Formats: sequence, C-alpha cells, structure tokens
Amino acid sequence: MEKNRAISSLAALAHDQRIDVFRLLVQAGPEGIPAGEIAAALKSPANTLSNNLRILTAAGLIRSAREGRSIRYFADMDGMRVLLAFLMQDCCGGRAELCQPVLDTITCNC
Amino acid sequence: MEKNRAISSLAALAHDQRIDVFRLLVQAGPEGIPAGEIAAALKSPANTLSNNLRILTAAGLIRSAREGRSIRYFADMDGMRVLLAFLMQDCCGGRAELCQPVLDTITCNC
DNA sequence: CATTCAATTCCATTACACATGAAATATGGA
DNA sequence: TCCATATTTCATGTGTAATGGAATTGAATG
Repeated sequence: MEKNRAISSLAALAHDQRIDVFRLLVQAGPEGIPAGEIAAALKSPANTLSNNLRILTAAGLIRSAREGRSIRYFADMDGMRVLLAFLMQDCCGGRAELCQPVLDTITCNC
Repeated sequence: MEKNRAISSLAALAHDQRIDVFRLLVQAGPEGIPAGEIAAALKSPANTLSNNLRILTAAGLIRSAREGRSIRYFADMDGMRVLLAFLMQDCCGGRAELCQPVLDTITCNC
C-alpha cells in the first residue's frame, strides 16, 4: 500500500500548478500561506487552486489549518520524507558507488 | 525548462507499472535487465511495457543499449539525481531544522 | 535468402484527469 | 439576523493517457 501512496504523491507533484504550490509552501516554511494568497501569487482561479490543494493534501504533501475566514496551508515535510525514502529505497543494489553521487547532490545548502 | 523536466519525470514515475520498472532497474544496478526479462518479471504484454520504457526513457530516468536481439535497460542515476535535486531545492526556507529530518531519512543504508 | 526471435510502432477503444462557471458552504462582523 | 469574504463542491466539456491486438522493424542463424 506504500507504493500506491508514493504513486499518488508523485502524481500530485507532476502538475504545473501543484508543483508551484508545493515549492511555494516549502519556501514559506512553518508559517505557511493562506489559500487566497497562494491563488494571488499564482494568478489562479480560486476553485482551480482549491482542487489542487485538495489533491496535494490527499497525497500527504501539504497540511492546512483554518485561521478565521481563511485557511492556511503548509508543506508537509513528513509526507515529503516518506516519498523520498520510498524513491531512494534499495538505491544501491549492493554497490554504494551507484547511489552516492545521488545522495551528494541532495546535500542541503542551508 | 527545468521544471517541465521535473514534471515529466514525476509523471513517468507516477504509474503502477513504471514505478515497478524503475525500482527493478535500480535494484539490478549497472548490469541492467533486458526488456524481455522485465516483461516476464512484471507479467506484462511486451507492447505495454515497451511504451512505458519509452516514457521512462524520455523522462531521463532510464537508459538502454542494444545487445544482440535484445535491448538492455538501466536505471539512469543522473536523471534521478536531477529530479531529487529539484525536489529538495529551496527545502529549507531559511530554517535548517525543517529539512534536516528529510535528509536524515534518505541516508543510504548500503 | 528465409526463418525465427526480440522489441517496437501503429491504431482504435476505453477511461481518467483537468479546468472552470455556477452554486453552495463556512466564518466573522455589522 | 443579514451581509461580505474565503473557500469548497458540483456539473460539464475537453483533452490526454493507458491498454493490447496486429503489423513492422531489427538482428542472428542455418
């Protein structure tokens, strides 16, 4: 069942607007962004964005919290972690030299 | 253009058979697997698999080399590296504590 | 050259994803 | 209570992906 979750996460991200939304929320960090601001930033109709937020939420990639009239969205780092772990799992096939360059690339440049 | 490449790679992986193919090739490592063996392993009609191999190749996630009558496929670790780099880029939003758990998860257990 | 095997391409059918207008819902304030 | 704002749900038209049968290409063998 893990596999289906990975597929739905990948499918959620494989979309022009949703990948923008996700990266926007990742950059926004813990304070998140209200749905209206996301729509404004991406110049998107509210209902189109709403549907994409729903898909990203179902995929476990973002979370939300109501805040008065608006709803604030956050990147779900745990979901991202699960997805990347699945993608990298069994990455070696017994040979570390295969996966090491991949891991080196992901080194965080905070 | 980088973004479109990421999207097509994600879309390629967001598929029941293609994610199996990719992981199979990752596990197989540098020696790769001939198309026929992949089809047998996944119990798939040859033409369906062939189409999915084409999509994965176009996405930069696998490579191939003819070997007599058969064609041997390999996971393209460079393509994977590009994809993961894009996904993890700007992962911090100025706060290392956000992305660190994600990076820790990906630690290779070779 | 004819044959056989491997893999791909072509094609038609089916099914699902996407975007958006319009309507509905939820919240806070007058 | 009634209105304004923010967001979601519904219904629908459009397009694109997935699938597998049949035909085709490419390579080795006798």
